[in-house]
Amino acid sequence: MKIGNVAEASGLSAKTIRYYEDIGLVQPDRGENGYRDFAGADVHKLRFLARARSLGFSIRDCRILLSLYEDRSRASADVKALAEAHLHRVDRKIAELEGLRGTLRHLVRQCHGDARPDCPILDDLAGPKADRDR
Amino acid sequence: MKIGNVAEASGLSAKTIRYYEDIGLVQPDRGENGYRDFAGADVHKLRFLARARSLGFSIRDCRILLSLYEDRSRASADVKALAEAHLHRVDRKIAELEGLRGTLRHLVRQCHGDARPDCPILDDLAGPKADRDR
DNA sequence: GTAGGAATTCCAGTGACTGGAAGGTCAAGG
DNA sequence: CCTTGACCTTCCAGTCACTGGAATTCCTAC
Repeated sequence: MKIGNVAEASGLSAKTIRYYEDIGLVQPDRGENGYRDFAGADVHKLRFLARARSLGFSIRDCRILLSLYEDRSRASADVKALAEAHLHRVDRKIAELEGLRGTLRHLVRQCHGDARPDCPILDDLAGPKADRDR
Repeated sequence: MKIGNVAEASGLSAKTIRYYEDIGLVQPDRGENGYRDFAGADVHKLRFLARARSLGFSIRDCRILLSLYEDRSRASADVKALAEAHLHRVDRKIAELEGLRGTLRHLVRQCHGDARPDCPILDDLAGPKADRDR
């Protein structure tokens, strides 16, 4: 199977698949013409990677997930621990962004947004101006 | 004012401040010894940048915000538009992460997480396995 | 004179791709 | 046989916003 078909089948771009080969995630054969020749197992692996990446797992995590996937004797607890750690990262990121959002919303609401030059958003960014207004 | 003090005053690292000079965000003078010599306005600018960055604005946006800040005749609408665009990006990012979180939570909950090898998380990542179980 | 702390420059690496150039391969159509 | 166009190859550079580290110089204190 050539890279274009694999791309279509996996949802990854050909560029990305070549990159994944570069970093050792897949090892397709090569045909006589030098073209990559992907086996069914490679396609399966790439679909696995696409799904894991879409869930936000890092490449490093994906590597571990793949090795756990291929290890028939792994404990599901190992997988769960990885997923939970990732879930916590996502939780923290959401909390951080929600903090930002609150501040941004507040600032946007404060700003009248017309042609006048005074702007509470810039005033906030500039910080407390102790030497003004008095 | 030397870079170490500016770092302390602005909350940015010395490395970051040098980087900001590199990309043209500040232009401190130089003393006879070659050391950077920051004016009060520079420190103010760097504090502005630190705040804007902490709100998640990109460097590109920061550049625009700074120029708006320094343009006494700007319309607050321009600032507001920038902030709103950023707010929408944050909104979208949060929504995306919440989607991820939902899926991850579900998977983590499904997984018993013990010493046994079968794992719903890996099964999900592997996708529909049409050639099994029948 | 020597030790330390702080400053300088420059180079490389991060993560996970993405874009683009320059060139090789293959099947179909004229 | 030749061209066209779609596909494949490699390699280099760029993204974003820093961060780490090496090698060197400067200033101050003891």
